[in-house]
Amino acid sequence: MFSQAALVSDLGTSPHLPSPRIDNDGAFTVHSFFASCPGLLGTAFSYAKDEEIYGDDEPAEYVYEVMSGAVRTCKLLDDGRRQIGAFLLPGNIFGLEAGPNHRLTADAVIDTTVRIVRRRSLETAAQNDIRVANALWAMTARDLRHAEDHMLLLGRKTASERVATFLLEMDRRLTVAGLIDLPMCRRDIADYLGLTLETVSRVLSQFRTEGMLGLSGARHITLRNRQRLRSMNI
Amino acid sequence: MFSQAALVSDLGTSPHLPSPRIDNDGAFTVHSFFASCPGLLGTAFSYAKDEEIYGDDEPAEYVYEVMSGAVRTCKLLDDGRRQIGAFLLPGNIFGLEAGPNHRLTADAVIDTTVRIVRRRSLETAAQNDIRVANALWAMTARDLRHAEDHMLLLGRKTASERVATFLLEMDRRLTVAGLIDLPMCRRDIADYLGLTLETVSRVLSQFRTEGMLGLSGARHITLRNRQRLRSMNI
DNA sequence: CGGGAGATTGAACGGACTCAAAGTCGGTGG
DNA sequence: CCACCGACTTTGAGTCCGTTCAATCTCCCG
Repeated sequence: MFSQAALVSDLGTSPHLPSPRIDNDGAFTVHSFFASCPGLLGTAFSYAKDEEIYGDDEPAEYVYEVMSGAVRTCKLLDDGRRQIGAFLLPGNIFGLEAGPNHRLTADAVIDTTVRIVRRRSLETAAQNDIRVANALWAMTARDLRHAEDHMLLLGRKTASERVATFLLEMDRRLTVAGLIDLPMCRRDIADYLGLTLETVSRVLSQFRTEGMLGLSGARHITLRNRQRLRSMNI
Repeated sequence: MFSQAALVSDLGTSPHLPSPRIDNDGAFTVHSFFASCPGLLGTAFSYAKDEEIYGDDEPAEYVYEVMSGAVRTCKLLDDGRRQIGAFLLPGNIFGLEAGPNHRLTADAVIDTTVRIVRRRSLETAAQNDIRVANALWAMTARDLRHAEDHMLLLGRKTASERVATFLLEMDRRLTVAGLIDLPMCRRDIADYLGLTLETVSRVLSQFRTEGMLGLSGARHITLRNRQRLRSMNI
C-alpha cells in the first residue's frame, strides 16, 4: 500500500521555504506545512475506522499529516490495557521520529485521509536548510510539551478534572459553531485520560446535570460554562 | 547568581564537533556533550538540596548538565499536587527548550552541581552546524520518548508495576557495584510515579518480603530478582 | 422501523488514599 | 564515641474514588 509513496519527490533545499505556522492552541498543528514545501507535497492515503497506520517499533519511513478524520497514537500492554498519547486532527502532523523506529502505534479513529511524506525527504531538506531542521525540532518540542501536560493530568488530576481538561482541549481544537463534534468513542476518551469508559460517561452526565454542557447524541457536545470548566482544569 | 554566566563564550561553529554520545539506556544522558564542544564549555554552579534551579514559565536562557547530585523537573498544581516529569542524574542534560520559556520547574533533589551553557550559544552553533541542530533535536526526542513511556505508566499501570518500572530505571541509571543509591526520598518517588509516599513504601516492603530486593537504609536498594521485576514492568 | 454498537446507569467491590502512630536512621553536638 | 534529635520511613486502620460487572437505554444506520 505504500508503493505510491515512491511518487513523493525527494527534493532537497527549497529557496523560500516558509516556517511552519503554529496555531494558537500550541497543539500539534502545523497547518499545511507539507503543502507549503514545494517538492515535498505528499501522496494521499485513506484508512478505514480502526485501521492501523503504523505499528509500534516499525521503521519510521514516513511522516503524516491528517487531511480529514482523526488519528490516535497509543501504547499497548499485552493484557489489553491501552494508553492513548494523543489525538491528531486535520492539519496535525504525526509519525515524525528522530530515531529509526516508531514508538507508538497510530490508527484511524474514524475514516481518515492522510498525506504522507518520506521521512528521508524531510531530513534531506533539513540538512540543507536550517529552517526545516528548526521546524522539525519545534514539532518534536510541541509533542513533548503536550506529553508533559498530559503526565500531570494522568498522575495527579481527578476524574472530573481530567474530563474538564479534555473538553477544553477539544473545544480549542475542534469546536465549530459552538459545537464539539467528537470523532472518538467513550473508550478512546477513557484510554486517553487514564480512566474507564464508565467513569467518563458518568462525569459527562454529571457535567450535563450541573448545566456545564449539553449533549445531543453522545458525540455532540456544547460547552455552556467554560469558566467553570477552566476552574476545574487548574 | 547567573552573573558568572556572562563568562560563557558565545563561539559558533566548531569544525570537529562530535555527536553527543547516547548511552544505552536511552535516558537523557549525553555524557560530557558540553565538555566535548570546544568553546561551549560551561560555568559550574552549585545548588543546595531543594533549591530551585529555574521556575515554570521563566525565560529559558540556559541549558544545564548535571555534574554531581540529582535534579527533578516538576509541574505543580496550586493546591500542592505535584507531578515529577523526570529525574536528571550526572551526565544528563536538562532545561533545553525549543520555545522561549521553561515549562516545568527544576530543583535540586540533593546538593547538586551543574554546568551551564547559554542557550543562545547552542542555537548559534546549531545555525552553523547541522550536527548540533541534529543533536538538539535528538535530545528533545529522547525526552519525548521518556514522556511517552511515562504516560503509559501513569495512565495504566498498577502501583506494583510502577514501582517495578522505577526500580529497573534506577538500576539502569545509577547502580554501582550492584547497589542502587537513591538520591530521592519516598515523596519524590511517589510524585514521579503518580502515587502516595505510603503506597511506594508499602510496595517496596512487599518486594523485600518477597525476596525481590534488599533494603539497607531506605535509600540503598539491591535488586535480587531483576527477571521478576521485568515481568512486572511489562 | 428494527437491529446493534455504543452509551448510560446502578450496585458492589477493591486498590490506593487518608489519617494516624510508631519506628528507623543519619547527622549533630556533647 | 555515643546519645539525642528530627526528618524520613514504615505500618496500621478505615475510607473513598474509580473500577468492575451487569442491566438497560439510546440513537445511528441500514
